[in-house]
Amino acid sequence: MFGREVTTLTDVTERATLKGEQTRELILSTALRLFREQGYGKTTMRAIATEAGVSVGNAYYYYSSKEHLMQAYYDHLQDQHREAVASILATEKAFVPRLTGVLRTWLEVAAPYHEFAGTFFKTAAEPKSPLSPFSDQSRPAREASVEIFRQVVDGSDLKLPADLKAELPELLWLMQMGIVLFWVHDDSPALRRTKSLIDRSVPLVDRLLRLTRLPGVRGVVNDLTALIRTLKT
Amino acid sequence: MFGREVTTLTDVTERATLKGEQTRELILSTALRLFREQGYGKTTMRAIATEAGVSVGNAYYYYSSKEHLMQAYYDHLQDQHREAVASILATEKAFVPRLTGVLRTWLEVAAPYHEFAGTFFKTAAEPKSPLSPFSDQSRPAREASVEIFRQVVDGSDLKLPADLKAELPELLWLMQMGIVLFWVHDDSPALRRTKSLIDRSVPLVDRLLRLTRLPGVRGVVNDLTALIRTLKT
DNA sequence: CGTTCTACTTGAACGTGTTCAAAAGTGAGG
DNA sequence: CCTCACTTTTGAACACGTTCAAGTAGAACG
Repeated sequence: MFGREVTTLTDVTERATLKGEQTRELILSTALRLFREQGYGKTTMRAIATEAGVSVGNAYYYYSSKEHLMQAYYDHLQDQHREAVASILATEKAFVPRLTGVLRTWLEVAAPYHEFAGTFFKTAAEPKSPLSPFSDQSRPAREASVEIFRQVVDGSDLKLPADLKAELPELLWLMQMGIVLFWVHDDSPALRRTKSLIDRSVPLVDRLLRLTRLPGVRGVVNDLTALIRTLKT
Repeated sequence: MFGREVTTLTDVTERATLKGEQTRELILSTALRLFREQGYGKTTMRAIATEAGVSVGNAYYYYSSKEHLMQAYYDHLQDQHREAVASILATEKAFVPRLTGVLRTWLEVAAPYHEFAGTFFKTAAEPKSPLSPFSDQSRPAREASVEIFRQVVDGSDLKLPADLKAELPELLWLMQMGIVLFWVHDDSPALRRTKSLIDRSVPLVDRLLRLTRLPGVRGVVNDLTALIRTLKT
């Protein structure tokens, strides 16, 4: 159902029984509902188990920690975003509205979870955590996310030197991380500030990218992409 | 002793008794030692209390949570950085080595704590946490940090338009946040990767700043500073 | 049908951060 | 020296994430 299979303590085999799968999803959906209703911090594992009609231990049989339940939510959100973005990618070809649309769609999809998103980022910030956006374990989710931005770039009217074009999707992903960071801290009504950030920063990015044609700018950009490539390995 | 006074549950009056101050510092120094020796996660409040020869409750009388003990450490680190950086600011006037020196000094000062810095960032990432670098409560520490970068800019040979020069210290602070984020995830020997990031990104920033003289670039920069000013309020 | 193997489920118990009512100290005023 | 109000200190108790030894259920095999 959700994008990434969350690995459990016992490394469940691929062909789990039907009943097991049902229990797994029952626990997950109950957890997500309680997270939404009362926030992550106030939702206890005991409450999730009771509400789902199972024992605490059973919840841990399927999800090795409370954080993994949140991870499952994040995967869920990613999938929703991917779906919601398809129509924009299919129709809108101009770079600025194309990127703006993708970013604002994320905002819409994630809106219901804004309140406890802080908790997610809290655990995601820890380097050792599998939830960290930079960790090995979240690589599939990260690559799926970068892939969206690759489509944004490739399907747009942008004309760019090949090396920059190759790095751009990951840079845009990084930009989105920054926006999410801003979003998490944004408590303005209707997320006005984050929306404003998106609407104003995207044209700026666009203009910056077009500037790379200037000879003086070109050198700096080359060094920048070289630096990024070095650091990635 | 340390930069910021950590507020306690009972909002201790300014003139606390001598004995009280001693207990407070005993608890803090014991905590920091144990954090260093065994990491943040493995250090229990009970262990801190026992090692300091007081009761658990007493530790909570002075520091309202385990995180606040970490906050106290962070203030300590900031002060150390400020001191360590003074000689560079006094002597080195060229922008690139001046900024590089400040950033690398931070790395040196923070090195002993690299291992449990992840935990600090974990809690710092939560928006509601007073430890968040964007929170009101950490404003004094943040401003002190930005102030260092203001000195870096003002005392250097950089020639810049006034509006950009005014925003630059905060941008450099943001840059440092990014470097710290990288550092937290960096497990290369002797922090080679983070050092490389500093040594290569600073000249890049320098070149970028000098590019602002180009007419085409100037407009983008103006919009960028305008955007930042908007978002700050 | 009985046996056995595996997937699943249970809930008591543990460790740790945190709270709090009560005890112990401290010192100024009488 | 006593009293009273204050700060400081105590440690038992609580809540919650997590673990684990023990149990149940159902399928596969003889």
